[in-house]
Amino acid sequence: MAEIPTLRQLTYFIAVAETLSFGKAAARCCVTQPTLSEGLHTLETLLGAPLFTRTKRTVALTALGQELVLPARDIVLRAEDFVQLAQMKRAPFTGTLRIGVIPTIAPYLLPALLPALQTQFPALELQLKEDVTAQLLSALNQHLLDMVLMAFPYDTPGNTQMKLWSEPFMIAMPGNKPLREDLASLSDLSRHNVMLLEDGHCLRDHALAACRLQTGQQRTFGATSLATLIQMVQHGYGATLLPAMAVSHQTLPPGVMIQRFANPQPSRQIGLVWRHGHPRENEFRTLGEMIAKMHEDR
Amino acid sequence: MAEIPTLRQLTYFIAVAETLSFGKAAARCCVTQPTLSEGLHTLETLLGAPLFTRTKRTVALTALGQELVLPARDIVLRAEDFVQLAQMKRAPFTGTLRIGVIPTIAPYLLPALLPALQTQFPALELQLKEDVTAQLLSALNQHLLDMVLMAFPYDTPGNTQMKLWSEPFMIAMPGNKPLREDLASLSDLSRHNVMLLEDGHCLRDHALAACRLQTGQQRTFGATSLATLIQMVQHGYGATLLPAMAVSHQTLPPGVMIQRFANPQPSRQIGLVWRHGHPRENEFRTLGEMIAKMHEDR
DNA sequence: TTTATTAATAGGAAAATCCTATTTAAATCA
DNA sequence: TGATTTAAATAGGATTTTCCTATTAATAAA
Repeated sequence: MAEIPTLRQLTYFIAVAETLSFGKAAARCCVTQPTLSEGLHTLETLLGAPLFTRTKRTVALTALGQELVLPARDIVLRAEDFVQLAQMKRAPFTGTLRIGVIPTIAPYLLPALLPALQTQFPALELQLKEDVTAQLLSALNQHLLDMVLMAFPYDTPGNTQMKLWSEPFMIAMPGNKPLREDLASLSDLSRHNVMLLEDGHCLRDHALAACRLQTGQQRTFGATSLATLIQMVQHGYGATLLPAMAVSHQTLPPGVMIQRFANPQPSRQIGLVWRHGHPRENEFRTLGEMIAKMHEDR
Repeated sequence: MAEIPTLRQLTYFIAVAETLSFGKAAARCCVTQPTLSEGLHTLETLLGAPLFTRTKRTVALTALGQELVLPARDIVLRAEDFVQLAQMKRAPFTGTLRIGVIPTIAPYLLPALLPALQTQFPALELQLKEDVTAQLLSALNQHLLDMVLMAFPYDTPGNTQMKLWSEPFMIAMPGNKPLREDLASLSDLSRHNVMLLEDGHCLRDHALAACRLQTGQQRTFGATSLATLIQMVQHGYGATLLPAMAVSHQTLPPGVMIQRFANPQPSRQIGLVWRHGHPRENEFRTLGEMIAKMHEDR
């Protein structure tokens, strides 16, 4: 039987590799610095070569350390997955599920979704995090989240996508009645001063792409939420593109008029993303089907 | 930070799952039975559910245990690989390499190969195991071997094949001169009583396939080595098919005559096999190239 | 030069791992 | 049926590992 390292040692190794500081790494691992120091030392002894070059002041990975970080992380993450897998097999839809949701979905979908999920799976504790897609995917790949509810198209290498439904964009413009009967074409947009969310929101990119707009063509205003954008439309600053969700779930204020696009309607897709081979993959698919069904029955 | 199991605990789990006995598993893990018993208990407590059903007399996996054996084994094997990977990166071609070789290759190739490897890589310790292909591949997939030197075609799911060279078969028959000048065709074989190795040797199957012989067409004699077969040819019992290796590296006794086949010559391939993603994959390829080169220069 | 920061070391406490000895329960055998 | 054998659980204690606090050593910054 071969001599193998401890998961603890590997955890220390990863923490130092990521923080490049024994002190910070120790704090992250919830141990003191000497403890971590010694743990790493025994690991290096086991491997027969140093993983770091210490110069009393700074820490850097050796070539060997560099090559071993990813394999080490892989092992530790699999061990964490193992517990989740057991939990899932033992009792599906129990325990904690950490879900990330983007800001242009969260306020419209969650109010209906959360109570429904609580009813269906009372033993499932949901931890929600709202942020822009890039941040959520980063957290997902660091195993800080289990699943992300987001909009597509979006490249998510190493992850599994589950598209749930397609959501058309609509124009919100100043006007006296809530819904304009005639249908807009993409070229109609040029007649408006189109305002969008600030950079980083995928809705901005999706709207630009779906409506084939140029980046410089509209003024951003650095709007941080759809609610703000709608306020600005109401006050006559211009028009904006809203996803169907925001139109149907929010009582639009007077002075804002909605116009649909003629087919083919520009749209984004709503869906889920999780890490390939996540132990709770089966649950995620079921949840996805539930969410899609709920949206269909809305 | 999530609570994760110990590699030790996972090792215990795997051992019991494979032996279905706490005692035997403890022996394999080099601990006493109570130690293993307690380790498993804490693992089951961590997971929140039993992995085994104990009936005081027999042990069986629960449904949960069944589902977790493979993931557990995967984690432990990766941890073992981690050490080998470090060893390899730190100092390639050092340490122990466990190689399996089939009996119809070993005696002809190893006498030249081993000294050459020792010269080239003095720090590399080779552990050799000679057995039939099925046994070697089984050991390979249990991580008891790192690499197998064998003959193809052979299906090796989950493993990487590296073909090195193609080796023609020749006929060995009773006769007064060592080499017959004219070339044989496959149909000439029917004029001989063809003897082959006993079942289990891939040479038997390869010769049958390459020469398009029927199974019942020849008498086996349960020969366990090529040397025995050659002896039988010498004593006039019939003919046999020999790989080129056996002809060139062994001084054939008087009374045995070799005849080559006309093109296309029936043949087998010699090559290496290792587990997909083995940490020392790079070394294996280099070794393979060395072996091929040595064979070419023979 | 002094101060602040960071990792290594020393020494001891706490926890875990592991052992021997024993108990318990079931299957086998007389 | 009762005795014996077999195999896992439990008890209690030794050993080892892990971890902590306190201190030292070394470097960079002030």
